[in-house]
Amino acid sequence: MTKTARQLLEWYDRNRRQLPWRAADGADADPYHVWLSEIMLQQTTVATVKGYFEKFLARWPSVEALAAAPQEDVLQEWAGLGYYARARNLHKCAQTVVSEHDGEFPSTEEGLKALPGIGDYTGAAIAAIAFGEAATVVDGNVERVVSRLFRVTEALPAAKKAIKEHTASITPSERPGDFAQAMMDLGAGVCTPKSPKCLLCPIRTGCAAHEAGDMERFPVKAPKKTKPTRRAMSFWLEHDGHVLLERRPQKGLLGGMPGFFSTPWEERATFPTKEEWLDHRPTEDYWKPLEGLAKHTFTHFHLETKLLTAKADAKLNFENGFWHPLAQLEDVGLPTVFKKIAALKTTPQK
DNA sequence: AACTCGGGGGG
DNA sequence: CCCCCAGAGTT
Repeated sequence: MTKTARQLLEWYDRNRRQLPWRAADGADADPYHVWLSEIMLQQTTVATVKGYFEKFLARWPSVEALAAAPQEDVLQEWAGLGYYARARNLHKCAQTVVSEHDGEFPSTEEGLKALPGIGDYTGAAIAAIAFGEAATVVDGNVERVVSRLFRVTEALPAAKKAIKEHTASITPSERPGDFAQAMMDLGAGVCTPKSPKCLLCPIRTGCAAHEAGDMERFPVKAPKKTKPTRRAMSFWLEHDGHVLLERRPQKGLLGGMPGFFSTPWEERATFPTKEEWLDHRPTEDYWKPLEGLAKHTFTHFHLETKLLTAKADAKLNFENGFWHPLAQLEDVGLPTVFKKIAALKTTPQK
């Protein structure tokens, strides 16, 4: 074991955080818990995940229970957490583990990575944390810690290969799961993107960037593109205490989630004119524009939408559409963008 | 290698 | 406003 790994593990033993998915000191980690938490933690902060993890575990205590659930129920519980492909793959993965692996998760990085939703990071993390394999675990925290430790001047994402090799060079064969979690805890609390707390760092003596005094330069990243703005009109159709919702297609943005019918979300400088939105309205009822504007930002674009409302004569059936009781709108599991759009109707605008 | 895919919190 | 976050899958 390298000196760096030993110092880090000693620090971890003194500063270990208790997290809902983390086994009690000395106990074995439950692969189902580790897997569920790691999927939720992809691009998502610990604070955000905690509540969702508890809810999922209470509703589906085992991988068998999760596999047996309807996809709609899983998406409903996932609503608000984002990156909904994770929820679809989570469900698929559970079903695969039950049907093809007798309900037991594969115990190797290679076997895990063959499952839906488990990639380089998650496969290595589960193998190390739940099964003690000395896999090389690299997430955003580790990229930052290692790029500083070795002062990697190459920019991401090209630097990923070098960073992984450096990480492998300090990953111990003993306690690899604790080592991985220690690296991530260090990145989250000490080796932070801005104003890193180097005085508290257990491995600062071996840190090349700390030696040079330019820690915040790392990791070097490629410049990012500016986000365009898309604009659309959304449709709120009401009948007899119900509102019309759309079940979105499985592929693409917000796949499988409920939402409102709308004009296409297109990059444009102005909102669709009446002439334009007439072609996209779900019914020929009398549609009236509402005050207010809903704004939401996705990973690669901004969205602005206004709302049109109408009362339907009858509860018609819609392709990919369903009527949902207004009183239970909170329970359907709307993605955040549609909650904002609904608020234009349900809460008075100025 | 570049792009798609959410949402929230911190500076 | 910008940044980042226990990234994966597709093209």
